[in-house]
Amino acid sequence: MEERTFGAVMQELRKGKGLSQEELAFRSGLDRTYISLLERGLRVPTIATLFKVSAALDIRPEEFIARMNVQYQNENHGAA
Amino acid sequence: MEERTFGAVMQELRKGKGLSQEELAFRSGLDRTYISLLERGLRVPTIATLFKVSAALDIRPEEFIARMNVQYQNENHGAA
DNA sequence: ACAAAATGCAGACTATAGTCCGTGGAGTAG
DNA sequence: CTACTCCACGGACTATAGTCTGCATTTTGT
Repeated sequence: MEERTFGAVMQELRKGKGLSQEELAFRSGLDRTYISLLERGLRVPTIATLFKVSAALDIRPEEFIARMNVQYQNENHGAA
Repeated sequence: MEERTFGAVMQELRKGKGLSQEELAFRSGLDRTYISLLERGLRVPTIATLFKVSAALDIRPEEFIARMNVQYQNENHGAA
């Protein structure tokens, strides 16, 4: 199974726009080293950060989320 | 302008399914009091929590996000 | 009125998101 | 070789997400 994390999606979008991590950091108002942490999957952002990064990359947050497929999903949500 | 926060969307979906905060907490693997905090807008969840809550409410995370409209968005994302 | 369920809320706590400063290494260009 | 850009990475730190216990209040149902 593919593991498309937040960081992977972000990196792809960032490179697609020809931005450096530092430029993305500036645009999103986040720290340069934190962008690096996100891309390497070492941090899980809040949705506030999702919105900031999405805005900086000119993509709708829901579209950003739609591009990921991860298994944060819980074990226990079987029957209604 | 309407302010549709994460918590507002969550509460609407939760009530729509006839769940108590405690039941939602159990399904999502989160704390009951934290669910309460989220609904009152006193906490901003990580995307990991978004995925958990979404799973517990049988909705796709991107659909969940699409239902909100908030102004976390940054000041500086003008021109390309 | 009464009981029970559901929620608000406070305090104290642990885990982790996010910042800041600096360094070293890889790649590119003069 | 030198200079510059970009990024990985560490350490130390601050802010806040998320837990746990317990109690008061509200709500729901009989």
